[in-house]
Amino acid sequence: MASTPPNCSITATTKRYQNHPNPHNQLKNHRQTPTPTQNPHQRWTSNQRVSLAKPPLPPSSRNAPKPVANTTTTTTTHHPQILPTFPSFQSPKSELVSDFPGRRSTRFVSKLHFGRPKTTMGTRHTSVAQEALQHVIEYGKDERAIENVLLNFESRLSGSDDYVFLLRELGNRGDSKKAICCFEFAVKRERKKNEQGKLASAMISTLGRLGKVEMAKTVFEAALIEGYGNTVYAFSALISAYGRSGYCNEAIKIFYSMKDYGLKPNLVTYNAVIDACGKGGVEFKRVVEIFDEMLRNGMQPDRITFNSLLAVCSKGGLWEAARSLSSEMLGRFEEAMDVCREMENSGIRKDVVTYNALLGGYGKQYKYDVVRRVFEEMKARHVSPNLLTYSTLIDVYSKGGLYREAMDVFREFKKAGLKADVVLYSALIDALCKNGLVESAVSLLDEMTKEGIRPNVVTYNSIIDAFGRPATTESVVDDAGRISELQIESLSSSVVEKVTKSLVVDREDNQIIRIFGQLAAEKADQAKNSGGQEMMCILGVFHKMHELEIKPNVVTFSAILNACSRCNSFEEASVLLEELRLFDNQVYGVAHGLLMGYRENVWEQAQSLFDEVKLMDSSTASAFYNALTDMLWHFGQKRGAQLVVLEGKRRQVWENVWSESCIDLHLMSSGAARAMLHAWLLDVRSIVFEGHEVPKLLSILTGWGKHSKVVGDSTLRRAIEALLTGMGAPFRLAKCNLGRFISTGSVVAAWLRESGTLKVLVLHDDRAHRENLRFGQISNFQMLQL
DNA sequence: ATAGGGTTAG
Repeated sequence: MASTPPNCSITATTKRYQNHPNPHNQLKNHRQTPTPTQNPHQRWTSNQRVSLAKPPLPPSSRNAPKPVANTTTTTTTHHPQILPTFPSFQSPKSELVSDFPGRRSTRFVSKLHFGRPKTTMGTRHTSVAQEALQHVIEYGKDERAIENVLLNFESRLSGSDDYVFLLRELGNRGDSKKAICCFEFAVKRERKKNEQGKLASAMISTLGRLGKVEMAKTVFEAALIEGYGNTVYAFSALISAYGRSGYCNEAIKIFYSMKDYGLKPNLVTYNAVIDACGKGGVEFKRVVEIFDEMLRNGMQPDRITFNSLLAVCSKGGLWEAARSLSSEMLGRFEEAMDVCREMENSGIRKDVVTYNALLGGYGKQYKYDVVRRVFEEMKARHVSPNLLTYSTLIDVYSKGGLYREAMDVFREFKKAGLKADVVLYSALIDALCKNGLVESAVSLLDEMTKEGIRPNVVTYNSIIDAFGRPATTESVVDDAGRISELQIESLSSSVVEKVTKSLVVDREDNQIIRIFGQLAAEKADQAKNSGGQEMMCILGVFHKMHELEIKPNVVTFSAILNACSRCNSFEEASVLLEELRLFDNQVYGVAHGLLMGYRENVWEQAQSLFDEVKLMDSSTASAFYNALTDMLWHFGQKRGAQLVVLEGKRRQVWENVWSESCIDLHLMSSGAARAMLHAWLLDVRSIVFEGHEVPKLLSILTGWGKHSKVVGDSTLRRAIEALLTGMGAPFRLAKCNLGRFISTGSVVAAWLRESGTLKVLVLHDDRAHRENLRFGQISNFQMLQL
């Protein structure tokens, strides 16, 4: 990066944002949880120098209240209204997880809010309903006010159709609270069960679209109890709500529970459950079982069924494709072909959704020739590409480094008279970021804002993640499963000419086209991110996010922690985190505290953070632990890193990390894996010293990089190899499996008994705060407790 | 009354 983005300043932040923790709650919630120094297993301490005994807050943060001493409760304004009849609505806990109230991936969240609103065009509402809507929006500032508005309109509104319109429209505006109020108002006044049922299904569906799955469930259950929820509509709506939020198993459970209620799933129900399976990553084979059941029950699948099935085949990103490598990937291809064939046999023509799914699916599998062919076929069959088609193609081509193709698609997109939206811009911005063109990415961000397109958290996460990251030299797996470097197309002189012309013709378009040209020509080197220097720009970007009221999420946090690991120095990282505490003291206070070695002071706060992370799905949670641990490890806080991974292990963030004979590190970052390996070896050592038998064969699994975005990347394996070698540990790479280090138990036991081994196994923090040092030298007994 | 598609991290 040659210059700083707008609003970029280290000390510009004087405002305090939110969420200083409530120490009383922490004490209440975590009284049983020992702090590291209270736990006898963890009593060893560093005898290294104490350094950087800085005060808790820097001078630039003087205006902010002291985080730990602050006793204000967390914000109440964000909490949904607790409604008398729906007492179990969940309240968001903190900034980090307020969008993630349960076990689901962030993948679902950004799509939820204003994604695809259910249209109320052509519904049977009256013009009075329109008017009432305006009044509710304008004057319904609280429950009482909404009720008053509705009372005024009550006599003129005609039945549930009008109320369904109201709550749907309020839902489309993201206002689940108002929607619920209308629902309650309407359902109380309705006498007919089937009309109440209509209201309930619409309410469940609306909440599902907003990602408020807990509320949807509450409405559903209340409706069952009140006797108007026992309908195929309500069940289908709830299945869909679960699916959208990634609760696939719950969706399936609800689906199978229908017969206990004497209900028969219909086409819509099957479509909803198949869709939920696709979103939840259920195996194709399993979904086909449901599909077959549907056929057995005499249901005729329609295009939505087939499109949902297709989504099952083409789900996942590069990571998925990489994981399955050759055999499975070609399997996916076959599955998609089967679905298309079956679809044609049923006399259903592919529509734009089908084609979009195919383009995205083949694109993710790097089958660019097939992508081209499918796109041609689509147009030949007069299925008009839409915004999503172009967006998919531009993303697919950009990710593959085929910038000239991406540029051509973008031109065609403009020619079709379509207008870019936040997703398309975000895809472009991410492509730039991945190529180290953060500056161009930021200017595109500016451009979209000027065009009135509001960036979202995804847009910002891409940019934050890019700081300090060198441009990726991506490699891909081709159809035969071979790994090869991507070809960056060079720019022909005619293209240069076109680009130059478009510069004159259309200022607005040329920005994107020029950037594509730049990428294609690889002329961007001088503008590319040089890495590490402008970390503090993250503060400016973060500040801007807050100004725009875009809530950071756990991906933001992981991106920032990873960026910290790329800081040039410990000091730079600590200043960055310290400054970020002004935005969210809980999240960044923990990271900063652990980095500084204020272990005892931050551990309780860390526990409540871990509690919140525990609410997320396992891959999101492990990404968080990986990022935090890597950062600590990187800056020499190895004992702190180990505490974090052991906490993650205790909380089962990674399933079955270790047994006596085997440790599985393949889902961990290199820092997390190394910290974990030390702990495991100490555990094996204690088995030896307690006189117990060690298993005949000991294994350390690292995988071979299939979980890395870069296929075949063996960073983890190499880090572990270097660690083992450095310690003199007698593990060797297994001949038959490149992702596995093995040794016989007896050889390892002998090594563990050596006098010098303990010293290399025990980790220390480079920087330990004085509070952690009062226990002095660790005893042998304590060591055995490991 | 109930059902489908595109962007970030891992």
